Amino acid sequence: MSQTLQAVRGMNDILPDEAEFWETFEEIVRSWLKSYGYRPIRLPIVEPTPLFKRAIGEVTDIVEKEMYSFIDSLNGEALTLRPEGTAGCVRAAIQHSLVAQQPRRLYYTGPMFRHERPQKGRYRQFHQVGVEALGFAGPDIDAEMILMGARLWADLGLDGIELQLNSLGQPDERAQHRAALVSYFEEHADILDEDARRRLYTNPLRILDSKNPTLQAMCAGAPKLIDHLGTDSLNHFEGVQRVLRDAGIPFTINPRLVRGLDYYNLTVFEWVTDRLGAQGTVCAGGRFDGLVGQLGGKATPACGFAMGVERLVALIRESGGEPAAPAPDVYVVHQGDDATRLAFRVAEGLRNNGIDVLLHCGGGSFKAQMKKADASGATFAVVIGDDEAATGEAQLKVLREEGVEQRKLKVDELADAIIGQLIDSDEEE
RNA sequence: GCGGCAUUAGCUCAGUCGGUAGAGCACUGGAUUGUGAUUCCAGGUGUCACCGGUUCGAUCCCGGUAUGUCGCCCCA
Repeated sequence: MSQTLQAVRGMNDILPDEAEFWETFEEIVRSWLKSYGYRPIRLPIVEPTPLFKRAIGEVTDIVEKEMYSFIDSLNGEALTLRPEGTAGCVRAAIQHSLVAQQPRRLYYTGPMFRHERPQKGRYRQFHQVGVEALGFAGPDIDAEMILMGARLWADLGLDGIELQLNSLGQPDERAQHRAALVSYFEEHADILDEDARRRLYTNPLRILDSKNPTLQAMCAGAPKLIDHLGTDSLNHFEGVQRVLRDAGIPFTINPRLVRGLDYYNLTVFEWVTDRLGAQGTVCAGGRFDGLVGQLGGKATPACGFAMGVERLVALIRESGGEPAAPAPDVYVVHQGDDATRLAFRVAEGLRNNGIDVLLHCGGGSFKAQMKKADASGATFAVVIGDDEAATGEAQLKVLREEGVEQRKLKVDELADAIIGQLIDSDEEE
């Protein structure tokens, strides 16, 4: 295998079996979104680099080392393959004044790009379904988004996906807590390990996740963010939880849940499974009230979440979901010039009646063609040879039942006969 | 980006204590003239991931690269 002919590392071809599985997934997702009043928006895959730097945060891993950024050699613009969807969605909302008159519920799907080391459930080109509600201030929209998740897992036949919830408060509250946390860790600098020292000023919250037992004991006494939340933040958080309790959605409050992107505030949540190894988050999101203003729009509250398509599809597979291989209704077998001409007419005529037809192409003996007909999974074979072509007839053969004689029919009668039998067999099931 | 493990026919894998390789499935053709599935027969299955080193000789040993995978980091 020539190395120059390989897909870029971490960017996958989705082959037909897999792609069909994705399409059924996407159909379920679209009808689910529609049932909550979300409308599609299609956004560019490439955006100006500064958009992501401003939205995601200069010091995040994504911006510092994971973005596919380049200079457009034709005009010198700094461009980036989108590493996430929210920034572009907000940019579009501002550019087109989408929230000037009214709030909006929007969704988008498509590829995102992050230069990380590939692993199961983590790819350099991966796909998300992103859902954003712009212009809603209260905890009701947060709660509705979480309820949406629960419904989708049910629609997809998934269970065992657990909800984790936290509140990040407002930026000033978060900053206070962070300062308290850093000074707490500085007091215990003697027991910090190398990893913790590195994170102390870059990502002190992550020290709380340390697997080092001596650190864990120390972390138990660390300042808690929830103690730095003001009344408004606490009320908002409680408002979300009340709806979840009313709806009977179990959740765990995880004080260590911080999202990787700077723009989040107040409610953040993740849906997590333990069946996918290290990449267990299948859906995550939260509130980002500051982002629209930060990107130059009029201050607009907002909330959103994103799902990882690869991860969800893998989880459905893991749960035993298998795609039903789609089969045509009819496979048309033909041999001889006149027969081929009639076969085209027959195939198109059947399709006019809504029947799925695979017309044999590529010649070969009747035997070889019948093998293909069988392998296609078709319910019927329609066989046309010179004899049939001469009389305007075709043989209709039932492929998947024993003891049914094939019948010779006028080509005009084929569609009715096939539809009639398809309906009969549907009723038997 | 760091560490462990892996890479043999289209697919799933076996194997050679270093002498250039097999199985099953799949595929193709045949078992009387124009008919599939089961059965029988026949047949290609391959730079043993790539590049280099050691050796008379490497698919096997060593090094590097690529890709995958598991974990870390991080995240959907």
